[in-house]
Amino acid sequence: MLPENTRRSLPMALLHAREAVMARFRPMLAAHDVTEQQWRVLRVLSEAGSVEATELADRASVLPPSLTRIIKALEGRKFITRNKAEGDGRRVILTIAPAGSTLIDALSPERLVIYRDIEQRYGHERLEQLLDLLESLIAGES
Amino acid sequence: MLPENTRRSLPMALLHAREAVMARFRPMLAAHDVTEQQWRVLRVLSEAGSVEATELADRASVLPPSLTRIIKALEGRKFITRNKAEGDGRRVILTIAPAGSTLIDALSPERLVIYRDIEQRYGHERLEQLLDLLESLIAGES
DNA sequence: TTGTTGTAGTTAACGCGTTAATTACATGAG
DNA sequence: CTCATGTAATTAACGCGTTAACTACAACAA
Repeated sequence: MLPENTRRSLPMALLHAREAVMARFRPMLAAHDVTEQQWRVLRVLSEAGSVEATELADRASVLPPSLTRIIKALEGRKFITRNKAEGDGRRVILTIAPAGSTLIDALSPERLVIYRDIEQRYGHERLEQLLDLLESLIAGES
Repeated sequence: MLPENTRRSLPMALLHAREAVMARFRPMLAAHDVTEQQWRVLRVLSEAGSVEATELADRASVLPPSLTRIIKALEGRKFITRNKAEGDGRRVILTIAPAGSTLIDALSPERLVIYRDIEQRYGHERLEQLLDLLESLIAGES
C-alpha cells in the first residue's frame, strides 16, 4: 500500500535524512566558499592525486556536465590543474594543486569533529546498521 | 574516524540510496511531464484540498522560492488554482483543480506497483527498520 | 493617522541535476 | 587514406536548492 503519511515515504525519509546530515557540514563548506560537490571532487583528487575526468565524475558521484562546471571553478581558484592525456586528446587528467591540498587539510579536522558528533549522538551501532541497510538498498535497486 | 571509503560515508550513502529509489519513479513522472517536486505538491493538495502556500511548502518539503516556481508551472497547466486569502492579502491559497486530480488518479496505480516492488525486493521488515533509523536520524539532527 | 516592526511571497543570483545535442578526437573497416 | 562508428568531454536548456534581498500587506504603538 502507499505510504499514508509522507514521513513514512522512503524517498521523503531519505531526502530529509540527507538534509539533516548535510546541514551540519554546510556551514563549514560555506565558510570556505566551497560547494558540497566541489568538496567531493577535491577529496577524491586528494586521495588519488591524478584522475581522469570520467573516473573522477564516477568516484565523486557527479554527472559529467556538473564536473565540467566544477572543474572550471576549481581550476579558476588554483585548487586543481587540468591537462589533456598524452596519447588520447579526448581524455582530461585532473590533478590536485597545492592550494587544493591546503584546503583539504584545513577542513579535515572540522569534518572529523562533525562526523564524530553525529556518530556519538546517533550511536555507533545504529550508524553501522543504517549504513548496511542503505548499502543493500542501493545494491538492490541499482 | 573519517569514513575511509565513500561507500561508508553517510551523506554519500543517503544520496545514492535516494538516487536508486527515485530512478524507479522518474520514468513515470517524466512520461507525464511532471517533476518530482511538482508531484509532491500535487499530492499534498490532493490529500488536503486547499492549503496555504507556507503550509504547502512545508508539507511538500519544498522551499518557498521553489514553491513559487512550481505554482506557476502547475497553474499554467490548470492543475491547481491560486487565490488570495480573504482577510489577509499576503496569504495565498492553493487548491487542486480537476485536471490535477485526474493526473493524480492516473499515476497512483503505477506508483503503487513501484512501491510494492521495492518493498517486496527489499523486504518489508528491512524497509520498516530503515524507515525507523532514518526517522530517528532526522529527529536527532534537526 | 502615521510610522515601526513583523510576516507571506516573490524575485534574483548562482550552482547542481538531468537530459539531449554537439564537438573533438580515436578507432576500425574498406 | 577515407569514411563511418564510437567515445570523452562540453554545451545547452530547464528546473530545483539555497541564500539574500525585496515587495506587499498586516499588526500595533504613538
